[in-house]
Amino acid sequence: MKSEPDCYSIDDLERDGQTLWDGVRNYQVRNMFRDDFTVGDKVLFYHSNAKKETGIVGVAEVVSDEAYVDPTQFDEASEHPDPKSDPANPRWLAVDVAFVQKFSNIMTLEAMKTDKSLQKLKILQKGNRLSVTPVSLTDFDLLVKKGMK
DNA sequence: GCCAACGTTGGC
DNA sequence: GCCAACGTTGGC
Repeated sequence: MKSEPDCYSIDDLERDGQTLWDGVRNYQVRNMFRDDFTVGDKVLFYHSNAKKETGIVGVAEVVSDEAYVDPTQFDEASEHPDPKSDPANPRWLAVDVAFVQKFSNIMTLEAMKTDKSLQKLKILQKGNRLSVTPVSLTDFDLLVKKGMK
């Protein structure tokens, strides 16, 4: 899962313990929240558009039983209100995510690009702009191993 | 700030 | 359904 560290970083998540992952306004990601996310799922936390280092900075975990209505879509004061979303049939969902661990060794985008064993990662594929992408168990384990070195 | 690669919107 | 215009993402 991507987040811009200026907006919400792994340090923010560590401080908060857990957070509502809101503001998703993309149908593919919403569908993943709805259909694929379950409590206990592990998440790689990725810093995008980072001033320092862009890459995977740690691990989080899904802690909501299922995706639920993202309250920010109806909040005019929020970052991404959606006036077209009908409260009787809301468009956008959110999940709760908890802090698990911070990598001692950030897996930078640069390092992942040059690692032959990680080339299947969706995040490395051209044109990928989704803020949430699936990661294979093999890649996940490998990334955690390298990140905690 | 630039720009490639999307995704969304709306006229037809 | 097509497609041009526009908006967004995100690396650099």
